Amino acid sequence: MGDDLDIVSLTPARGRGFRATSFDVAEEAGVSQSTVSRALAGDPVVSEATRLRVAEAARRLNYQVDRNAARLRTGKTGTLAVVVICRPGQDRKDVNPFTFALLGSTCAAASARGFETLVSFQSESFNGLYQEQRKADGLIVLGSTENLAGWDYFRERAQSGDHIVCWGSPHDGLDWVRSDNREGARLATRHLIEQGFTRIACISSETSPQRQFAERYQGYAEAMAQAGLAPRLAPFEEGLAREEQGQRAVAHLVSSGKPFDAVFAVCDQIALGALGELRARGFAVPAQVGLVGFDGIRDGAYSTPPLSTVEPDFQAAGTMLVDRLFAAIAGSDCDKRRVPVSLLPRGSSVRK
Amino acid sequence: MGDDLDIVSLTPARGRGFRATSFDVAEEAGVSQSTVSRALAGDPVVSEATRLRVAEAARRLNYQVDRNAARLRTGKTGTLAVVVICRPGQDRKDVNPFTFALLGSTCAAASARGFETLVSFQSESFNGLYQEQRKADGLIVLGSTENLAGWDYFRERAQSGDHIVCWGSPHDGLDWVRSDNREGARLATRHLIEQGFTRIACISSETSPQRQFAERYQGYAEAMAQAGLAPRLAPFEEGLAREEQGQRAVAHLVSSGKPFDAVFAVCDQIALGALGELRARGFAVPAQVGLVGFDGIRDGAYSTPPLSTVEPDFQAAGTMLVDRLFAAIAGSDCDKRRVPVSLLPRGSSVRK
DNA sequence: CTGAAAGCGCTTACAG
DNA sequence: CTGAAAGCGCTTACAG
Repeated sequence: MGDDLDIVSLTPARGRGFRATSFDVAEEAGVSQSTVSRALAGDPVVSEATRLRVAEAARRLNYQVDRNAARLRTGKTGTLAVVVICRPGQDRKDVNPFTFALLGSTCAAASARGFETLVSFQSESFNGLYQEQRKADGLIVLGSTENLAGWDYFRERAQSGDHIVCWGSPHDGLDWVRSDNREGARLATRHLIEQGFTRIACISSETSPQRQFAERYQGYAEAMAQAGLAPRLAPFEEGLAREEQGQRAVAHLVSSGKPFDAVFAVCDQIALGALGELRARGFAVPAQVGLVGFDGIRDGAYSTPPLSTVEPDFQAAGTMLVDRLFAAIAGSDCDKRRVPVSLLPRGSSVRK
Repeated sequence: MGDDLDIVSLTPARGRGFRATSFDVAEEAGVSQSTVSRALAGDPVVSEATRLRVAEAARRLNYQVDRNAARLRTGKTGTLAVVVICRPGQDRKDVNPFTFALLGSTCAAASARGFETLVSFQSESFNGLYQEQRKADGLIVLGSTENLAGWDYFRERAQSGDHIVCWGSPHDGLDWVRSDNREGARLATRHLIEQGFTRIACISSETSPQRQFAERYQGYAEAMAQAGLAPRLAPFEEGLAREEQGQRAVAHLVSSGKPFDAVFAVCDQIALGALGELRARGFAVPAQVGLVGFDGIRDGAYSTPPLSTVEPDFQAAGTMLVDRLFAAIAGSDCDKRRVPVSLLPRGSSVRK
């Protein structure tokens, strides 16, 4: 098996497949193996001269610590698991772009704290035994609220003592981080009022498992009341695609005969469906009807007119998920769970 | 430190923080530790009766194999690393939705083969020492072609012998998977010709580091030649945002004075910029000017009119990346590297 | 078919 | 400040 003719080999024993251990580095640096470990870990007890000698030897041998051995010894993984719950049968490209953005900022936040992220997309058979198999120190769960089986599974894991923080769970009993939905809805509604709209309907649902929809309706209703206006719920039907929910809600609004001059939709995809239906029915947006959505997904920027929306601070969202998880792991407190939001006024609501 | 009053403890020695090892399971099942290991690994040499007894004992003790110990022993990680190269300073929510979709299908493909995926987003300081630290058996790199420093870094890692397969590299010297760009461009161009367009310009670049842009221009030129039509390159300027590149390319087309009746843009974001500019200049799309993009990102579905595009089979893309990486790891061959594409005709090119 | 034993490559008390 | 030694929890020849 030996590759004795290998030109790049340092010594006959260190050919191409050679992988240095801390013992090899120790020999190369003329110190003990334990000193190598301390030196490379940055233990301040090691003298500067020794540290340099070890670092140099490690560099020469291309040495890297075997993380599996280190983890076995310390019991810490330096890794967080992130599970994205999808709908059964859903293509990965149809995952909500909001979820992808959140995944990206979550990985970035973990990385900023020196943690790796073990990511998986799960839709039917769930597996959250990361701590049990010592693959990760904790778990962040994101994704489709509709997949109740998934949320049930992870709630059970949390009850078994796993460290879990989530975004989008319909359940209590899972530690969560969410957008400041009430504030966002108030911002959107006040903005429409400032633009001169008064008969503002809100496309939402009182029965959706999505907590944020109820919170957004609440914020809308508060802002309306504060302005002395009557709130009006335009309910969407469960079980349809979001766009279709928006279309149908607008159809009902129109056929009700009761006039309206603006719509606040509790998510962007519903708003885009509503926008299509409004335009199909000949309403000028925003001249006749103003429209604001919620989530800040990219799709809205390309609609005609571009969709006004409320956007969470994605970076803060990732950071809060990770920090809350660290707090759960450490057994310490963490009071931040509401992600700040801001209004993105675009063409669908701004009347020049 | 002991939590002796713990009510749920099974025995005084197995309280809340207790974590069973294979030795505990062995004792519980009345076999040796090595038999536990074999039984749980599904080694067929173990008798069925023993296997059941061990499985039952493991269940009772809530035992899960410590993957770090297993990995240390076997030297295999069962993990693939996935690095998404971002632009420096780029917010994670602005990562190309195409890249996110690819990330999703890559993770899914790895998972379907029983592999975990260690995901990271890198933009400035790069780290690809996954194999060296025994964190993963190989690496898939995706992302922004523009970040040359990133691609340089990973090319160097590949030259050091790391197993790497990529999507989007401007370099040779990295094993790659790509869309069937020529075929996709031919489909788009033939489609425009079938719709009655003849003076079709292609927004592309001869100097872009993006290999796929050159391939797409080539497919366009072939289809034009085959129909006896003259190709026309509408070059975009480097260094601008994609949308702006599309806008300016259209502005130049118009101001050139030479008539055109359709545009094939080599990516959707350029196409969306072109669409905005066309409409701003009063061109009816598709009545006066037909338009097709490339990539199949979601944004195009919401434009007015919706953008026709060419979409790769994302699931196949993830599968090919993973299978090619496995082949590289195993040292075997793998000839599949071109992802099939299909035309998605939408409102921007279909004349009723 | 099963068991006793070695060893994967680290970190960390313990001793000096 | 450094070294010798134990041990993290597995898998896998080797022996029977």
